[in-house]
Amino acid sequence: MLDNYHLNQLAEPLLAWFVDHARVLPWRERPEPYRVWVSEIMLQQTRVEAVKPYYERFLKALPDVAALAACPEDQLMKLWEGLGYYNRVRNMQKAAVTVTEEYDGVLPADYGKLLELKGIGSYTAGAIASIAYGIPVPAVDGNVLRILTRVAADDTDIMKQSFRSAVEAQLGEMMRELTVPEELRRVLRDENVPGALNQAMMELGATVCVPNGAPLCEECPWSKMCLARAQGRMMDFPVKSKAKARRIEERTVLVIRDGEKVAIRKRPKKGLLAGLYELPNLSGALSAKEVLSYVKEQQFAPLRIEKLADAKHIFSHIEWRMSGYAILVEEAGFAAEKEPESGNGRTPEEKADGEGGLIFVDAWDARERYAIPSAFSAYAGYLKKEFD
DNA sequence: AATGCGGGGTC
DNA sequence: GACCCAGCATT
Repeated sequence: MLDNYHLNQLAEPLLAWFVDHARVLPWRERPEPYRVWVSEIMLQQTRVEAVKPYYERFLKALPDVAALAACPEDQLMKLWEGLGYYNRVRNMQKAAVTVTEEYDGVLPADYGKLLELKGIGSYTAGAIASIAYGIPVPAVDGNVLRILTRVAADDTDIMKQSFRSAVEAQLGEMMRELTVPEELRRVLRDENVPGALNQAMMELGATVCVPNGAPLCEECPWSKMCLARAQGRMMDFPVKSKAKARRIEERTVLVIRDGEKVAIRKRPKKGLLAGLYELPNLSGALSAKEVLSYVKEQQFAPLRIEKLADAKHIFSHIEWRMSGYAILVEEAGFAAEKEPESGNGRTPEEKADGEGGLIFVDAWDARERYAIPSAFSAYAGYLKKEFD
C-alpha cells in the first residue's frame, strides 16, 4: 500500500505536527512500561475520553505489576466496571503474574516476548515496545489503518487480517530504516522516534483524520500528498466490510427485595459480562404470574409484585430488551444467603462464585461494592429506592 | 477467517 | 438508526 511513499516523506511532517499538537494525556506524562501497558489495554476499542476517568484511579489502586498480580478479582472488576470488554483486565492480571514470575516484575523490552503475554496482541506489543522502550516496531490500530488507506487511497478491506499484517510488515521495515533529522529528533520526548511516530499516527487519526464525519484536511500535515483528498474521496476510505447484525434477546430482570436487602448473583466465569454481578434475570418477556412462580421456586415467599419500566441495552453483538419486576418477599431464614457474616465464614462472594446462586446484600452496598455492568443501569436505581 | 466480547459517542 | 472506537482470544 505504501509502495509509493518513503516513510521519511510521511514521518517528518507528521512528527513536526505532533510536537505542536500532541494532546496532554495522563499516560503520556511518564511513559513507564507499566503505565503504558495499562493505558494501552484500557484504550483497546475505547476512546481516550472514556479512559481518562478510569486511568488514574486504576494506577492509584494498583501502582505496579505486583499489585495488579495480587489484586482480588472483585476489586479488579470494580476498578474496570463500566469500561467493558472485561477479559481485557482479566488477561492483564494473568500477564502480570507471568511478568512477576518470569521477568522479575518488569515488562520485557522485546516485541516477541510482549506478544506472548495474555491480552497483548500485535498492536499492544508494538505500542509498549515503541512508546516505553523506543523499539522500532509499528502499532497498527484503527486510526493508523484509516490514515494510511486515505493517504494512499487504498481500497483494501481493513477488516481483513491479512491486510493488517501486511501493513505491520511494511511499516515495520520502514521504521527500522527511518532516519529523522537531529533537530527534529531532539524535540521528541526522550528522543524516542518510534514511540512518537506511532502516537503521532494515532493522534492524527483521532483528531484530524477522524473516523466519523469529514476529516479536517486543512489541519493535516499530509494534506498535500493525500491521494484520497486529491480525488475528493476522503469518505470512501477506509473500506470496511459490514459487521454481522446483532441478535435481539428478551430478558426479564428482577429486583427481589426483602426489607433493605436485595438479591444479586454472580455471572459465570466465561462469556458475556463474565464474573460480574447482576440482578437476577431470566430469558423471555415473562408475565407477573411466571415471575411469581420463579420466585417461589427459589424458596421465597412473595408479598407484592410491581411491574417496572421496560429498558433496552445494546452490546456490540446483542440487544437486550428488558422488562422488569420488583418483588417484595417475606423475610425468611431459608433460601438465598441472607446473612453473609453467619455460618461457615465464607463470604457471599465465595458462596456465589461459580454457583450462580442468589445472594442477598445490603441494597446500598450492592452498587458500592459489586461490579454491576451498565446493562442493568435502568434497574440499578431500584437497588436503593424503597417500595412506596 | 469468523465470531464473541461493552459501552458510549457521533452523525 | 448506523457507525465507530489506541483489539484480542478462541475456534
